[in-house]
Amino acid sequence: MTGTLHQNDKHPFVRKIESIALFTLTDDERAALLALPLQMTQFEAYQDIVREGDRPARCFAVFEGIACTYKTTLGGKRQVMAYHVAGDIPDIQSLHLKVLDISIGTVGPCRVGFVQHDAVRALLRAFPRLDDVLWRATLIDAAMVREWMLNTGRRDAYARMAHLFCELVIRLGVVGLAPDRSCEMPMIQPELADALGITPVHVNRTIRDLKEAGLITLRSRRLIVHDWEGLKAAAEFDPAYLHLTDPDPA
Amino acid sequence: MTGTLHQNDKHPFVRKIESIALFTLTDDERAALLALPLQMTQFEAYQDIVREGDRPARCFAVFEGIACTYKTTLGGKRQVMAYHVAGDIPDIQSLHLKVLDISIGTVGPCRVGFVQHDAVRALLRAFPRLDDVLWRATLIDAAMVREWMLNTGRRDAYARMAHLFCELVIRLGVVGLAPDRSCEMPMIQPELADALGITPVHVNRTIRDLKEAGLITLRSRRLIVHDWEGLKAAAEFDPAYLHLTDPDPA
DNA sequence: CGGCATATTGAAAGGGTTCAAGGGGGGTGG
DNA sequence: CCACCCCCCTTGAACCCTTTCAATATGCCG
Repeated sequence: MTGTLHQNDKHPFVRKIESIALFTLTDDERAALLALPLQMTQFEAYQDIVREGDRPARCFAVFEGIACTYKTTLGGKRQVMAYHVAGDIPDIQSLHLKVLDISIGTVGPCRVGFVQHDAVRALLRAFPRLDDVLWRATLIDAAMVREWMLNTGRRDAYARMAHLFCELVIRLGVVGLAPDRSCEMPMIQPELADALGITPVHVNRTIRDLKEAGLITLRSRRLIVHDWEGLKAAAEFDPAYLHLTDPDPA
Repeated sequence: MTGTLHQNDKHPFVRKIESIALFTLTDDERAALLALPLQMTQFEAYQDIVREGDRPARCFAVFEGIACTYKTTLGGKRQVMAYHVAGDIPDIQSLHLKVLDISIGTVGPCRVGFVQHDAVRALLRAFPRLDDVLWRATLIDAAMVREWMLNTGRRDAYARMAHLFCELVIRLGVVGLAPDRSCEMPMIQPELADALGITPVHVNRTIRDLKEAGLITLRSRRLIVHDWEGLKAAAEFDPAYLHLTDPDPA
């Protein structure tokens, strides 16, 4: 996004940071980021990475696959409130808030890298400009939840679903995973139901409607958008809330 | 909350900060907070303080009354996603994100104090520990939105309404505005509808049900909780997400 | 070629909406 | 001090989006 292309830009960490920062990273800053000691871990589908109530001493970044933030009702009903793609650091908040108010789990298979809080704190002390970038990343995550809130509160199932697909295609596009507005989409229908606040059965019918409207194809975990403008219109989608430098990266 | 009682603790700013900080403020820190140059402004009910798309050069704190964060659909439907009470600083995010993705308006009459970003930045540079407090305040705001999201997505109107009342009573309790679990509640029914993602008519019927269950009284903008345990149970309310030091301050 | 998870569809029920009309309550002016 | 009026609240009835329950189909993997 910003700056010139070094080969290290392939690193999701750096890619994400550069897409958010309001300045170009110095070589030192980039090197320090890449030097963070990571404990890479592979998760299977539908495993929790961290859980509500945890008091983590580390946070993690997604390298491959998709994770989701969710909360559950005492009655066991689940609400997904964000998806996390390569480069995202979903629980930076644990740096400042001791106990987690959310759980983060995988959707499909997922590779993540854990970093000790101490290492992050040392990095931020050494490179204060990165602190601002983390702020921005966190605030953008919060903005996304707010847009989801508007979505669940004030749009019908059809528009909600369309909105989710729009966001996904855009965000995966940022990290190069949605060429031609088509992407891998590991979520099964009950999973989408939890994200949209509707039932699995209704997810099915809504997807059918979107297909019949000629907006998308969805088969074998692959989403293809046929009519981007139509999908955006159905969703009333405006990417402003994503705070992107390039609002249409696919 | 934390620390001993100085007379300055009456200042909502300080009160809120102390309820969030993990340490006791030094006299210098407290003095610096109180020395922030404020431009006090009185708003009437249903006015916007800031609007989506704005690029503010200042942020503001609520001193009296209640404000709310909301977004609107292109079709004009409104979703309220947070209420702000005395001591809250709803738009600190504008320090880091140039353009606002939300609007913040008043509910009843409301007195707020504006502070220039530069003044805040200078304060944080001089007292780095306060930076951590602001982080925590912001993250707690985000946690509240997530709980609201669970609420809207996965609970029925009855539980949602109960949950909102629980949160209000607790949060107003923190700043001393809900003795005996009773408080002023300036929101009219259509306003509550926008916060819960339902229609005004249904708000009315839901309030009636809560009254008939003997949980609350609500008349002339005054909410009285008769059966706190019952209300919490109806809402499945767990105050953990508020990250309070005292989880039951009313 | 099973077998199990996921997707699909039908029919009936329900929570919430919509439209429409009637009933307070409190502030203002006479 | 009372009357009037403007909001706001309250209630009824029909409708609709979404849920629920239940059954069938499809696809993938060993």
